[in-house]
Amino acid sequence: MTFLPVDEQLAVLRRGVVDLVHEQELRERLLESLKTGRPLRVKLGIDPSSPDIHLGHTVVLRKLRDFQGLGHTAIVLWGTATAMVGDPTGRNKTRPALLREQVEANRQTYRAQVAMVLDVQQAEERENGEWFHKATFMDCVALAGRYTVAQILDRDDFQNRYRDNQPISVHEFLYPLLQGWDSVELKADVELGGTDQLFNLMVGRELQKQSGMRPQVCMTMPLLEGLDGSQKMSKSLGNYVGVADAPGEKFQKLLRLPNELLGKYFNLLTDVPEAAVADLVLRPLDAKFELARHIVTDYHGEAAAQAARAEFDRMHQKGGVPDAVADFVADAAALRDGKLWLPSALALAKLVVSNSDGKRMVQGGGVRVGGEVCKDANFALPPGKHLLQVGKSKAAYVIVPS
RNA sequence: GGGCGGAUACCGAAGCGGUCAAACGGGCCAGAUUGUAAAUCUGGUGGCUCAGCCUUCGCAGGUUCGAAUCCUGCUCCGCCCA
Repeated sequence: MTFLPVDEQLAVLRRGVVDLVHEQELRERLLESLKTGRPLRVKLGIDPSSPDIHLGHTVVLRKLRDFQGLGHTAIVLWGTATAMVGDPTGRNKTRPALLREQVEANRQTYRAQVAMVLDVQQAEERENGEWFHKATFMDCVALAGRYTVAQILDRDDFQNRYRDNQPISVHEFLYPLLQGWDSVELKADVELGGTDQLFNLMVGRELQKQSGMRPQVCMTMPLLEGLDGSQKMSKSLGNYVGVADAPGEKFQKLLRLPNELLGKYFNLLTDVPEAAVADLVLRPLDAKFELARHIVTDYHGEAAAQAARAEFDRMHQKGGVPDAVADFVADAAALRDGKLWLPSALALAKLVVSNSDGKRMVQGGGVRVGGEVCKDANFALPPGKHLLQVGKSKAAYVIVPS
């Protein structure tokens, strides 16, 4: 294996990084691998605690890909054991425990989505169940003995919870130790994580040191704010762009991004040079289209990106219709006098959540039938095929049988 | 184990016997404006073909013509004492 000169590698690796403990050590290791031809072992732990990943997760995955692209070994560590414990990071209460089957199922979907960013074939895939599922209780006690309560309590989230008299379960105390132990097992040279993971990464460093190994380099990436512009991207907050989202969906969501976040998104989610980003951001709208194009191209190819752009343009002209519009055939039982009540049609087509919601929507002027705004809540659709639209992006064809 | 306080819609938070489908704020949805977004303004935000009716205020009962509001028991949470 031949590597690029150390400084060139560092230039790539440093992009976007928040914490780097320590850069000097990373430099030394890169130099060493350059001499010996041995790639660095770069670890990223992923707990499959939910079924989907989003662009927020990809920030760190892309960094892992950077290492991979430079010829180093990307280690994807599936936290099949740690997912069952639950990472207390940033939590103000205990996570519900996951069952082994759920974790396994999540891993399958995660894996497919991770593969959209990373070359999984080239990566070393491991799971910490390999060692933790067969460890004994006494092993666990021994591991626990390597850290003091004061050291663990050093963490803000524990400290806050302790001070606020919130419960902290003993197993939560153990989580950082488990994650740290993975680094010992994997002989990691570098571990990646979000900024919130710094403590956990440092525990790995400490445990390696205690085990007589050279301590790993810890590298953290920023947490990505979601589309609302303030909170961390998360599925439950609904401010996310999913890796599994359709191209058009990704495109439209990204166009809704607050301008202030453009630079950050470019730097963390694309390879556009930072200088070019600074330039682009001066024209927010163009930049936004460019961002969406880059990201959709990454995941779905150029053709998909072009189609998404064309669709977006069309939808934002009056009466524009999205590309993929579902057909819905109304059941004869839903008809009154051979016609279908508009609010009910909207509900059946899932454009609104209920008849009442549909009625309100019609009255509020947010509904178009065949491209024309209809404000009559009593309107009923005659037999035939009708295009129904709610707002700018929701549309469906409803077929009323005769 | 004992004493006290709390549980209201997506979230926060009013209400403390009728006028409550429940103030207010946030969020979200839609409209205006902007070739995006932000900001601003407007409307909406339990269900039902719907000037009416039905189901909601931790759970289960009870008192009352009438309960989110009063009583009893239960569950969960917090505080204080042991």
